[in-house]
Amino acid sequence: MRTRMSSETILLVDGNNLVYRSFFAIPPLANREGMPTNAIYGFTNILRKLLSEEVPALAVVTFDAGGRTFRHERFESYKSNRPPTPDDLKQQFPYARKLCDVLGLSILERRGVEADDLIATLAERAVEEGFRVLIVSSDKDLLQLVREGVIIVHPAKYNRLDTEAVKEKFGVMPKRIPDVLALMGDSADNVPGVPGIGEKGAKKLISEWGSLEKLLAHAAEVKNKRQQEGLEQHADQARLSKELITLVTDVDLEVDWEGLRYRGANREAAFSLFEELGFTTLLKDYISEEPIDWTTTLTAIESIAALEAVLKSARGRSLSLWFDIGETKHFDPWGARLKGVGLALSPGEGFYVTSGRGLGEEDLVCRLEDVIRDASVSKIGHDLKQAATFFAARGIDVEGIGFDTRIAAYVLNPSRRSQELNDLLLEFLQKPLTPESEQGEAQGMLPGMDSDGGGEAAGRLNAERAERVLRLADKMARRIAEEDLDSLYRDVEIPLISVLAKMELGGIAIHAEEFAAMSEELSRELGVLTGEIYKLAGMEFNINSPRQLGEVLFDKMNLPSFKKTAKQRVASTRVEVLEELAASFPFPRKILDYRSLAKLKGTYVDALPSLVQSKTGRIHTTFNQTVAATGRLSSSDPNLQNIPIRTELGRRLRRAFVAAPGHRLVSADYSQIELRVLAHLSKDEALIKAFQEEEDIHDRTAREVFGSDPSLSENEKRRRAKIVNFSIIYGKTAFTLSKEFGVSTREAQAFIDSYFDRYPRVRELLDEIIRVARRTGKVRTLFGRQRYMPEIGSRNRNTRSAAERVAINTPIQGSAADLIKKAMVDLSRRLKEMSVSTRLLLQVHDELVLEVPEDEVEKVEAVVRETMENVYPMEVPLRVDIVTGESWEH
DNA sequence: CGTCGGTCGTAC
DNA sequence: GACGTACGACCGACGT
Repeated sequence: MRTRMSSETILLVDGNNLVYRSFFAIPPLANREGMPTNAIYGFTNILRKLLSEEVPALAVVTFDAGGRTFRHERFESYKSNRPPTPDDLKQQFPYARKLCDVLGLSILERRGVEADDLIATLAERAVEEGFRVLIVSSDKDLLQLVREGVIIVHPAKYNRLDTEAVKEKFGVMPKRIPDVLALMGDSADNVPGVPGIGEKGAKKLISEWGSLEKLLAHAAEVKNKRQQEGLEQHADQARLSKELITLVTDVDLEVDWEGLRYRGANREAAFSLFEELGFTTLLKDYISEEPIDWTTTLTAIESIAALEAVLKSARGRSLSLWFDIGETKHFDPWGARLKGVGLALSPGEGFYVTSGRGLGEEDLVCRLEDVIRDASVSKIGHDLKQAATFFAARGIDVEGIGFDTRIAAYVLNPSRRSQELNDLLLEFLQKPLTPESEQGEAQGMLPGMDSDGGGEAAGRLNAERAERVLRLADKMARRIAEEDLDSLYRDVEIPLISVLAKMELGGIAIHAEEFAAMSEELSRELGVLTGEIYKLAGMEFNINSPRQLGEVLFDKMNLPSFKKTAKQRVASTRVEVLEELAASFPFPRKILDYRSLAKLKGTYVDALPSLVQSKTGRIHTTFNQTVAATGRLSSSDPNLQNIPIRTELGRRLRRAFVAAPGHRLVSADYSQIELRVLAHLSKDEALIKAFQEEEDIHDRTAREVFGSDPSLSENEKRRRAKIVNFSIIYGKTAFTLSKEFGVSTREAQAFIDSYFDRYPRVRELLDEIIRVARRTGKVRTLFGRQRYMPEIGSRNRNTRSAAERVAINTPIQGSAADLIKKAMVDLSRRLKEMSVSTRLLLQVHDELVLEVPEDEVEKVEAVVRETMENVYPMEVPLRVDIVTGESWEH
């Protein structure tokens, strides 16, 4: 055996196997032209992973080149029961070869020789040459090649199988694998095997007897009668099977090892291939550009003069800021401490100020004030709303927000799990932050050497973060432009940041005494209910525990239970179930009453007063701008977007949200905004006409869908029409609709059909949305906001249907979100221009709540209506209902 | 004593 | 299996 200087790795990839596997493992995908790409996509991912993790010196991919092989000569029906290769897969093979080429792997294929035999031969020769051989395939047959220096990697499991692992898995040495498989047979290749012997039997027999030949010679001694008969009657078949399965290691090949060297990707070719295939997320890795110079100097600012100098040089420029506000839990703008600031004006240069030594925190805030207020300094940051509320709480309004990397990440992909800086750096720049442990070392410090090393490292980290945010913003800005998100980002989301910051800081007042009174009343009522429930149940238990409640209801009291799903130990006790039981028994009604009161008390009545800010005497929510996948805002700590309204108690709760003295709360609601969006997007004539004529849309649908039904009251028709209208928006099925109406699925389907008959363009719109989602992998809203739909092509029907409902709902819900967000930005500007003291307080998806001085009410109502109704030119008018009062009760 | 998934319920 | 988007209370299992 010749030996190489250092043992280099040669990667042998079973191309056919990987492409096939990917085709069936990955849901359908297509490029712009509609060509299927899923198999190539999977193949690409595996190859990229292998190349980056194994870094092979040589890399070869083998393919079947067609033609009859010696196996067909030996056995006429070899592979004859294989279903024909699907067309969608066939089309992808030429691209698999192109892919290998652009990624820098060599291709080996030979007509009349199977890819497996090519791998076997190459493996044999490579070992002789002294290479370490890494074979990639999920095909069991190839396991026979494993030996010293040859291991197999499974493309999906990514586990490495060496001799030991094969022995453990099959109970025999790798070279006996053909013997085992010969007994088992292989239905995929139509290799017959021996009837009566399966996987278990085959492994056992071969490990007992050592080989197929020895086993056949001693067939008579096999204990198991069925196996014995099988062996005796099908001995030839077994020998043939083994011959078919045994790989050929002496294919006549001229191997030019140097020609098989892994060449690395041809970046330009890879870029254009991936562009053609529509693998947009991979493109960034193949953009031909100068390598980025990451060297960055991080400079401590240790005097006020130095700070002033840096800030002064920021005038008229972009300034990246990282605020080190040491808070992890709920952010409190008043209580937060600014530990330090990182600053960057250009790539490669970061500065940091640490509050404390010499420069107090208040002093630092004070020095920053001018720049924060200066609209000519374009501020770049990661979560600037947090910074804006921090400064606003200190009387400093942020002007000139230029770029926010968190929001950019959200606009590019609103479903992304992490918006952490480091994850964005990895994704967009392929370069994470310097680990903290290394922060000090750049300055030649050793850990523990400098007594203030920790503070110093934190400061340096702040500077580095600011510098990286600057680079990241540049990259993300280009992506935003490429993906046509520029207007949404610059005209809506960025200006919205300071609008939301002011709303959060403003907060809303509550009537504390009323809350206290409600709490007491609820306590009393809950006490009574609890007693009654225990009495009826004949025992005490935790009513709040669905599990204990289920046991009491269905086991102890033996009330009829409906469904107990596989993993549920106790049947469901949700409202629908209890409602139904309440018709026949008194107990469930008590539980329902208890639940609604307990919920109201625990979630709202008791929770909210404790959240009043001592500094302002008001409740300050946080509006999350980067959470909801459709583009909506969300509200938390506390959530003021789910305050009850439907029940009498709920309304009472809203009455306890009050205007400040001398003010009114003005609530402006978009009327039917989602259905109007639906009309606009679909351009359905009947729907548009209904809105243009200011008709009640539910009445209209009632007439259209249920018009001729004499068995239904007008009220019931409207109620149902309302449900049908919403069903469309949510992609509800006939099944759920039928449940709600108490009719058959067939009847429910008839309503839906009838709806689509009356509003035909709506059906066309929904179909079009799904088509586009399949083709492009994403859906878009009115303002171009996008959401990726990775599951739209799933082979699992439930997964796919769910994705289709999401695809339908997102453009509708998301467009409504676009509209109200823009209205908030516009309104905020108008109010500022008017120099009024009115403040926006809340947004609840289709509603804006403002606090208005009494003498501004009339003027503000008009401006609010005007702004909201004219926020964007639509095919239908937008209408706003305004209610003004002392409280938030409509 | 925290974390986390499940269930339930509130809003639009 | 069957209605989209959120947030949060509570329970109970599990890990420290």
